[in-house]
Amino acid sequence: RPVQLAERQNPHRAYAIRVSVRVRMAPSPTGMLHIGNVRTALFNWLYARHEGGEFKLRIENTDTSREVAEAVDQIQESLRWLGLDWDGPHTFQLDRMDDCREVARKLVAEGKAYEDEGAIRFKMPDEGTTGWDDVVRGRIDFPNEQLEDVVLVRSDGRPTYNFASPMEDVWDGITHVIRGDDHVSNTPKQINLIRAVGAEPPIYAHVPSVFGTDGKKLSKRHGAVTVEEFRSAGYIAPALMNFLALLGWAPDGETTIMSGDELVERFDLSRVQPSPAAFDFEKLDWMNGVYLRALPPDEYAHELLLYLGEQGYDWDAELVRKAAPLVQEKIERLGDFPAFAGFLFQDISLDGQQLDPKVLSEAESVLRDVEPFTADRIEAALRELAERLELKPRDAFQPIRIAVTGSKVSPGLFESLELLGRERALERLSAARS
RNA sequence: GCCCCCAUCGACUAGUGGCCCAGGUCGCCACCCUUUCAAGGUGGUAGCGCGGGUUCGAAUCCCGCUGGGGGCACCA
Repeated sequence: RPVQLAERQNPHRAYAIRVSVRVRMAPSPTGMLHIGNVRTALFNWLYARHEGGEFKLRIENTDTSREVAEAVDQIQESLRWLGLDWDGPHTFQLDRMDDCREVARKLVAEGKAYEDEGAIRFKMPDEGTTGWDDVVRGRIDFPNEQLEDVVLVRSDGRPTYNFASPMEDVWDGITHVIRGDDHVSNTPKQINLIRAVGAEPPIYAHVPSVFGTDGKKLSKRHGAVTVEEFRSAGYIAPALMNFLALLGWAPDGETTIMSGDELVERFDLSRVQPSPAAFDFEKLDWMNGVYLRALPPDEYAHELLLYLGEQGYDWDAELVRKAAPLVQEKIERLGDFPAFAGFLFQDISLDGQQLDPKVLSEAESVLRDVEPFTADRIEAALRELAERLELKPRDAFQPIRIAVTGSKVSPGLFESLELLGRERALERLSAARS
């Protein structure tokens, strides 16, 4: 075997091969993935991929009463969309309940645990300290007297999270537990449990939580919080991944835009910030715009079409494709497309806006004769019109824009007119005068 | 209340004793470009929470304070 060969040749090299990294993400199936948990999952994934290790998905469904039917599928769908692929099949904590109970019985037999009103409790040491070197926080020590005897198995026979989770980490050969910092105070208990079964605790890395810009834990009132919400708002996966990676981590002081490959290449767990990070929606918007603009035009159109389909729009695909280049430079989220370019696909409303009728009627007669009805010809004709009326371009074009698009803000006027077509353009100009 | 942790511009961060009267990015402001809005270009705004030490020298090390967070379940 290669490992044995390497071992003989170079003991250090063999060591490096043997301790290949294995991490896990362990969500409970209680609903959609919260963006904070996704960020934790991303750090796990980046670390695993950077180290050439494995990233496992374990569903912690011990508490069946809180389980949401769709959640397991939704979690996987969210991870897949973001590009966080896991290794091997996902596992369920519930499948190991018998193993847990057996360990509990053994611990009782060894005098390391005891029965208490039908439940089984683990006997924590009551002197000294339990500590570990946290990859992101450094040394943490807890006085053992603070550690209560945790319940291993409830009186109804169901193992608890604080028992099942560390046991599974041992059984799965998890080398690094990268999780939210709300687990910091569980860690000494889990370390003692793991040692009690004769295993070596993994390396721990507790990543800070994600706040809203107001310094409070990120929640609904800040805006989107689940991956699905970000997706349906029109953020694209690479942008969200890039943004999330930079939430509590930075490779240096300069770099901001990084592809998935680059993130994997540069990710360093020990550089993760120990303090909480605020989620800046405006920066995400900017970054999403950067990614959207960088897409090749055909890919952009493809993404847009895909997005509109998911959102239930049945707009003409050919027209969407033609409209795509007009908006690519202008919108930051695909979700802005319907409001920005919807005038091409549906009727507009002018809400009784008063527009200069002279400009409109002149434009109408000019556009009637433009041949062919293309952006450059339209532009030439309208510029000539503006000059003839002695109007500044913006003063001449703005009423036309509003009449035709229903908005003061739109894609380029001439291209918009071309896509709209002569007939509909004339209709709208005429309608705006009455 | 008890235990654990955290602290650089409004936000994300770089910075690990001299390269920092603190750098990058978002935001914000101004100007340029311009058919609107964006994009792009140029410039600008703004920060080491406070108080003590240590040191020739501290954003960087130590102590205290203040502020913030997490945990203290037969939830995960």
